[in-house]
Amino acid sequence: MLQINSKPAFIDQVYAQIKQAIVTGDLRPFASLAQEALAAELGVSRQPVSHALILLEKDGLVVEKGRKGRMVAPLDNHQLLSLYQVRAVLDGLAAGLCASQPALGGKINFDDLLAAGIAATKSKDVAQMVAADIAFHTAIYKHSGNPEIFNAVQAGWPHMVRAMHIVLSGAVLAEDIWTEHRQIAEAIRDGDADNAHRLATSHAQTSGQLTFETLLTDQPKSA
Amino acid sequence: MLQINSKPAFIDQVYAQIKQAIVTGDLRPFASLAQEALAAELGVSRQPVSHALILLEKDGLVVEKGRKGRMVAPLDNHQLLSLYQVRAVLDGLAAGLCASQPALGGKINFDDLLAAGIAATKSKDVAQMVAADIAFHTAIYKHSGNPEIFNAVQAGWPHMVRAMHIVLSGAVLAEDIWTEHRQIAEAIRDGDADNAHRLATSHAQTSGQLTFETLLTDQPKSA
DNA sequence: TTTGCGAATTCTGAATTCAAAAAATTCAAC
DNA sequence: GTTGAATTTTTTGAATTCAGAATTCGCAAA
Repeated sequence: MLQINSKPAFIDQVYAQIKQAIVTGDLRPFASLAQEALAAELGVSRQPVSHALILLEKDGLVVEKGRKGRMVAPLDNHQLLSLYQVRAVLDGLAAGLCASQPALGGKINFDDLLAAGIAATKSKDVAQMVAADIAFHTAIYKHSGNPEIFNAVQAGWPHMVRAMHIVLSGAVLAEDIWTEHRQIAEAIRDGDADNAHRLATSHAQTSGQLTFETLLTDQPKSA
Repeated sequence: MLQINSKPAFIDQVYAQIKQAIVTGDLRPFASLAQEALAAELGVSRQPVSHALILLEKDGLVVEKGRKGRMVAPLDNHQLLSLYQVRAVLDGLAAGLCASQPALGGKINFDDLLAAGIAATKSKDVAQMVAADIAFHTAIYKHSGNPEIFNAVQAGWPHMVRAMHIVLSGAVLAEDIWTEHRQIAEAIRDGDADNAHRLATSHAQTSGQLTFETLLTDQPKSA
């Protein structure tokens, strides 16, 4: 904790702010991202905004807008489906690793994570529900012993979180999610790598399917 | 082909140049990356260099250097091992998808890819060998029908390519690689998804192991 | 000779300025 | 009234300038 850095670093702050706004839906798809306007809004110059937008473009959250300027990337059902397919194999790998290495997987405090998830579901606070879901899955990635799993899923997460905000808003059967989470947690706790692998993979697949279908009905065409 | 863009875009050029230099080993690990020096070298101002370095930092190819400035990221054996473990599941997924969808996997011209690989191996030109390997695997990713697989591996590829340049330099049994590639290609051609999956996964695992061990002996400590 | 304080240099991030290109608006001609 | 061209406006990428912070160099003292 000996960190006297005191580095606010505008670029990072601006990046985080815009990313947050996009992911939560505050900035809607196709919303224009003029550098000057954003800079004024955030009280900085265009320079850090420009840097942040390039970073966000790399993330795929921001795309070129026609000939000039950029905009918030639209949500793409099929991209989400692909993303969840990728996540399925990575979640399976991570859960399997956690289960087969008790020294790692055993460190996860599933009781708290599950309790938080149930509480969030009951509260019907979307942001809280999303946060609990992220916390659960992140814990598994982080305790898999393979840091690159986290990096690999991290690239796609914001897109999925974006979708979650929408899916979970539309009164869905969110309880089922935490039933599946509990089963995964138990498999890891029991050191049952095969089951942990299968359940985690399956969970991602069904989540992807659910997301795809919900978005399909919620947003018939574009938005 | 109707693209009158004519947009060189300094940022992209600078980014590509530096990335290339790092990946091929022209810029060695721990090499200092002073903005002014790079800008002078490339004949541009510090602005696009600064942008490019931030992008490269996101890629993990560039890291903060102590308190001030940045440097080329060191090669990390254990990171490589983790990366190949991640790649193994993604390669397995991609190969399986190619095999199970003849309309996609059938489009790959494996004859040319394999021939190029054999030729490159015989030529003993490292750059050519690396290029052939990239071309082979990229073809599978691209024809899997899931664009996010490519994106997910893409994040880690530069690190692995960096390692390849070193591993393939030290007169290795590079023929074996193309034997394995041929087997994967045949499984995909035969529409044998299970075998394609298993062979691709196995290939990545053995490649990772080989890389890990070669680097371990080649570079005892740091560099 | 080594250690410690301080000035000078260096280097980065941020702000500002500059130039080019695209979009929008206006005005004229049909 | 509509279409088309030209000018104005907007906006971005790149260059330059500015300010703050860290490292280095130098000098003096122990």
